[in-house]
Amino acid sequence: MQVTSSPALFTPGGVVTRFAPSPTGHLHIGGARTAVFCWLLARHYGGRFVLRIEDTDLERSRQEYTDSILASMRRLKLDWDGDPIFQKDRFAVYDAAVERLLASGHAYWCACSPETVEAAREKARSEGKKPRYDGRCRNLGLGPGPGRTVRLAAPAEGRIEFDDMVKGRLAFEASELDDMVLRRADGSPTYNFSVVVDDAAMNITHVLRGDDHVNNTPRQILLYRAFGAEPPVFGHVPMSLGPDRQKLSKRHGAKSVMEYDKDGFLPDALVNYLVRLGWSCGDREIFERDELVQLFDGGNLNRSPAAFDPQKLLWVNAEHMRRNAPEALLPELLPFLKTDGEGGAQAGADADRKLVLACIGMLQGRARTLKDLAGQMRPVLTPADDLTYAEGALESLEPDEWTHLAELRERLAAVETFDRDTLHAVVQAYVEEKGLKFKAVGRPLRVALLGAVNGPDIVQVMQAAGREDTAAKLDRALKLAAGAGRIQPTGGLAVPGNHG
RNA sequence: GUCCCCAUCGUCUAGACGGCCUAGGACAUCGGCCUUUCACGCCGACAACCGCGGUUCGAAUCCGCUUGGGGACGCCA
Repeated sequence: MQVTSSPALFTPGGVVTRFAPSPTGHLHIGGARTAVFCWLLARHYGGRFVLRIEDTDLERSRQEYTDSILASMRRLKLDWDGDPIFQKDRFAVYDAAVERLLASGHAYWCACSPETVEAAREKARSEGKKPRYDGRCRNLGLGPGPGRTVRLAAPAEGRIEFDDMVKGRLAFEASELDDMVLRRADGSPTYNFSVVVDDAAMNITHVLRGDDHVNNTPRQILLYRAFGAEPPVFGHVPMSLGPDRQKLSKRHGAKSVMEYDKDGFLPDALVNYLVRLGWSCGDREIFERDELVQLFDGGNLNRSPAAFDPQKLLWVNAEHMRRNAPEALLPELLPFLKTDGEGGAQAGADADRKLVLACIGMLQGRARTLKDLAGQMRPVLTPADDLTYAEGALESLEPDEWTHLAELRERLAAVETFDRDTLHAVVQAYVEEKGLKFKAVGRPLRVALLGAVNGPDIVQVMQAAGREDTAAKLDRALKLAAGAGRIQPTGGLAVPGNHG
């Protein structure tokens, strides 16, 4: 079920969208998806994308979260136009707006305490009616005073209708709505009020937001009417659910964008995955960023909630990993090479650039995340003396395998050019000469060079590591084996560096 | 309770005009092939139109109801 966008709704170049998070937590995956949709819509139509921080709740808003949200947006490369707007800097604007509504008779002062209002609500609830404020102060002609709020004088009847970009035509009865508070007793503006004032002031043309805001929309439309302003186009994207099909939230294990960053996910992959949650383009799954901008026109948005699937995210990430050039992956990978393990520490140095790029090229198709890739690169980048072996790997090698290793060590040391073809020829010749299967030598070589029985093409590994490093790693393995008495120093085995 | 929304494989989804759908793709799962191990890749399998009525020559597609799920009912955002 979907609604195809009607081009008539859009004025090319005139589209202005916004993302308006409140800094009461990190940007999690659900919020990020909304941000992606808003950003894409603006970019597709060559319009503007505004970032507004809704920090009117002084109690819960924290600078740390604002910073984190901004960092997440940058990390996802969702660039916004102009400076971020902070609502707490705009209280004067909201005050002035309240005054206008008061003056035009669209709002009034209310002296009811939160307790009275709650009691009235409770009463309505118990009578099976919609809990709403009864408007008792509406015609009292009250003025400002301590503890007093300003409420909207909402119409008692009529229908409020609008065409939702994703849901189609929606209608609400005015009688369902009550006289909402616009200005709190402490003078701060309420959410619905500040949103409308700002969206109008910033000429927002398209409000794309979570489904949990549909019920706010008729209230906001009422406010636009009170101001005599034209409402924007609204679009409510379905909620994203956790794998457990519960609404995605912090306490339901919704991870933040920054956590995925730490886990080694590529920004483009995250954006790709997120946008496919509730949007589709035929059978396509993998999109580059610019393709998304080109393809996403606000249509084809799904109406039903979508569950987040970590496994598919992993797959999308793997796809992006392999599509990138090693040079493009390198800067993303650096932090993971640096923090993980001792051996990879100098990997970022210029001297190692070629080696690192070769490793990326060799391994990028095998890794699902940057973290994963860095882990797979580590044994290759680690000097022989620091190489660690997987539990039981050395011990698992048979005497014959050690023999092959010792022999191969000599033959490999003797090759003229240390390139893939030559190395392969040497190993292949040995295998045929002895009437072996390749795996008879592949396994011990992998253990010696990678510290594990599994890994990429071992000839490629040798070439990437280079002549010295390969020799050093073979020597070390042999030495350890001799030390543990797994190979007899006799039998004509030349084990360099072995002192018996 | 009241209001709003949603409903295709386990998951993300395709499915403009109802017939091309014995429902397609992708992730996951399970087989097999490839192979130098693992991974990749390739091939294949499993697997869905919530139910009931109606409209129609014909419905996953339109209408109604039921059921199930979600959301909202704050001087939070």
